[in-house]
Amino acid sequence: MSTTARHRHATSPRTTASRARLFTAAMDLVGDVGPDKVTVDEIAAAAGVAKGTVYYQFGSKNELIRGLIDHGYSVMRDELLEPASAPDPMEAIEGMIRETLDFLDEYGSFAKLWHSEMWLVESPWGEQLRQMRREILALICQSLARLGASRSGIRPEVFAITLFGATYITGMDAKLGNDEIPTEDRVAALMAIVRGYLS
Amino acid sequence: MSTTARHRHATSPRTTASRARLFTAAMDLVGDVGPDKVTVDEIAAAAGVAKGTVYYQFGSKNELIRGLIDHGYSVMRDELLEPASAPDPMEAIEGMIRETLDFLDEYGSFAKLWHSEMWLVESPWGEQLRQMRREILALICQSLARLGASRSGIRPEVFAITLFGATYITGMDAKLGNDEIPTEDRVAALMAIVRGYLS
Amino acid sequence: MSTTARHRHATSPRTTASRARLFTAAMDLVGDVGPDKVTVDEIAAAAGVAKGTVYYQFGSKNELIRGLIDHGYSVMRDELLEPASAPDPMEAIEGMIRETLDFLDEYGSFAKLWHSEMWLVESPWGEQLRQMRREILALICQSLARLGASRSGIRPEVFAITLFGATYITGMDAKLGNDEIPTEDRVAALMAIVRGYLS
Amino acid sequence: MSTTARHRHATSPRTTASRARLFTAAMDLVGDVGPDKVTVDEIAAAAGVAKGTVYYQFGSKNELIRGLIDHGYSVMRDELLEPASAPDPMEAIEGMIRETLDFLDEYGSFAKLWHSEMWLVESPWGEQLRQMRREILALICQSLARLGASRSGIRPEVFAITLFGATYITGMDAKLGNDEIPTEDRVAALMAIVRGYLS
DNA sequence: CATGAATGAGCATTCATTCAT
DNA sequence: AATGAATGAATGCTCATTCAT
Repeated sequence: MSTTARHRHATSPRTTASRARLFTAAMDLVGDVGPDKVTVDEIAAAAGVAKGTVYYQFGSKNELIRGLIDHGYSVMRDELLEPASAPDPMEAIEGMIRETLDFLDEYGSFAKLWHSEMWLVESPWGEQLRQMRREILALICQSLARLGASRSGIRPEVFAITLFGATYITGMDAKLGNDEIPTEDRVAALMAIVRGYLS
Repeated sequence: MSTTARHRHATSPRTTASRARLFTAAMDLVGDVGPDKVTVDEIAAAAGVAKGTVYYQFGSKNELIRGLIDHGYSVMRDELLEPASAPDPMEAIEGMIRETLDFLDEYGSFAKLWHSEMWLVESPWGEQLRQMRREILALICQSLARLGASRSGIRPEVFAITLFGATYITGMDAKLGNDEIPTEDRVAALMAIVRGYLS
Repeated sequence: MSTTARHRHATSPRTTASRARLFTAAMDLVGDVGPDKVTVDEIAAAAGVAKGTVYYQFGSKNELIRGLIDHGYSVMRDELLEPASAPDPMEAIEGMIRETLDFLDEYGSFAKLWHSEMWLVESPWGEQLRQMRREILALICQSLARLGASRSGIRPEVFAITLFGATYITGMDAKLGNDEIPTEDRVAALMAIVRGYLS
Repeated sequence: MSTTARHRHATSPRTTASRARLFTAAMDLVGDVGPDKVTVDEIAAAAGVAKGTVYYQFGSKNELIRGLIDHGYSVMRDELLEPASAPDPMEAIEGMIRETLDFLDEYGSFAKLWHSEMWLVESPWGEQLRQMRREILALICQSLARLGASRSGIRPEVFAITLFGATYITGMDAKLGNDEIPTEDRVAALMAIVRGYLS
């Protein structure tokens, strides 16, 4: 309950071991079976805690999942922001693409959740996820703008969507077992489409 | 309604009116709230039939949804196959992109379902959906091959994924209310990335 | 609907092929899974007729089963009545025992139904089955009375129950796969208990 | 209700009050209407617990009934084992007969269930019930063997079935309202048939 | 902090019955 | 005489949530 300054993490004293275990377990399970088909029982069992602990720590299943989303998004934004500030705009774009592929590799469960629930009009997290999408697109847009105008007259707002989609699906594809495609090849294909945009 | 001799039914005997009504209702509802959150009661009510009719016609909720997937995929493949056979390979690609955007506009619910459940390891339709993905990628690959080799050395198999993702996300974006972007702009952005691939 | 005299069977003109097929199918299925777990669908399918035919012929599932019971009981009574009229009382008893074992061999499904539902206070056929039991016990009592009084003072009404139970369970046992016990051995054991009664 | 230190629970931790209440309620209802016609709602209501408690405690309706069977059988076997160890073999048999009649008086619901489901090839408890029958027959066989050989050459395995059936049906008969027959008369009739076996 | 027995609203599914043909 | 599509009440089961400890 104290509000004294904390140096490292914004996390509250509530970040107990149980909380962390539940987070990890929930992320894995949601990624495998989806948010509706996981049960609180399964999450608690996978985390090795009692079911009541989920409610003590998160209040509800939906809030637990909201926590997953918040955390995933904060990681993603942080990872994108760093390369975005590179002096060379082309390097910035490439850095963002690489970071996105890395992120999807590690946070695939978050990504699945994002792209499933974002389209649903009645999802408990729909609005939050659509807002996240807008912010990410805006960030991409800014980086594209630094490249200068497309010679073909394609608007950055439009191409941002295209680039985002290409990167997202390319990154998720790696999770379907297509390991034989090296990351470098994926990056090369994505950089090629950026050149296509500029040409 | 006439009772004059009929030599054949206009549709298969199983394709009764109830069946068709359920199909439409289910597609809409699944697109809005996802397969897990729709109830059979809601589907039946929306179709204007009794709940038992769902089970008489489809056997289970999962089988009804499987029917939706089968039907959606068969439409999509048919729509892609037509432009794919255009003599000019660049026109073929552009035709396929246009058809995909059109298809996503009309069958968005199918697409949401596809890209939600495809990644789940435990989905009742997961394997079916992943197989569909493989077939679509193969079709794109063939069309890319007709364009000749990429000057940058990008493999068609890799770029097929990228192009597919870009087109899918670009098409779905239109369903989030971004109507101010004309379809022509979206096509232009997608064709640009194809040129990037070739360059 | 005609009421003209019929020479052979008491069966009405309603005894169509469908009716007979349903009877046989229902008897077998009820014997295997019990009256509550068989469905009208299964019975109709096993009989090779449509479900509606069951209702056309019998009016309801319960009435179909009532028909099974009526028929089974009428056969059983007829088969018991014949040996019961033998001049020698001991031969009469032995004949009844043999006929009962034969009957149980062929009409085991009827017997299972009888001894399951007879004890249930809410069975649709409970009262009918309990009445059948009373009649059978009365018949056994009469035959026992012809043997003269038990030297041990056991009342025929009491022993009738015992003898009936012994014969019933002994006969049903043969249906559990204990074929290695010859029928003669079973008859011998049952006749022994009759001697025990008299001694 | 005291919170003083308790060194052990009087019952296993799983044997909560709810569990016991459900057991009793289920036994009564199953005996009256049979396992298929009782609903979980009725059982829960009769036990004064919520429906979910049935599933929390037993997992399914079938498992609840399996619990009933296990418990009933364990009581029956214990009650039979005691008299079976009497030094005099004839007293042992008579004691077993008396105990069986007592048991059937109190556990009639269990007995009805046993003898309904035992014969069904598709019962969820069929194999368990048939195994119980084998064990009981083996126990009777052992006691018969101690009497010495039957002078009429009847095998103990065959007579065990006969004796078991006679006792079972005689005991159940009392539950049909034939209270005018004293238990002593029933025992006398059953002991008479044992003498018939020996003679 | 944490637990787990208990809850009950909600849901998928079954199945006897009806009825238009 | 027979059919089978359609029905909807009934039922077994799930699972997020509560709460006493």
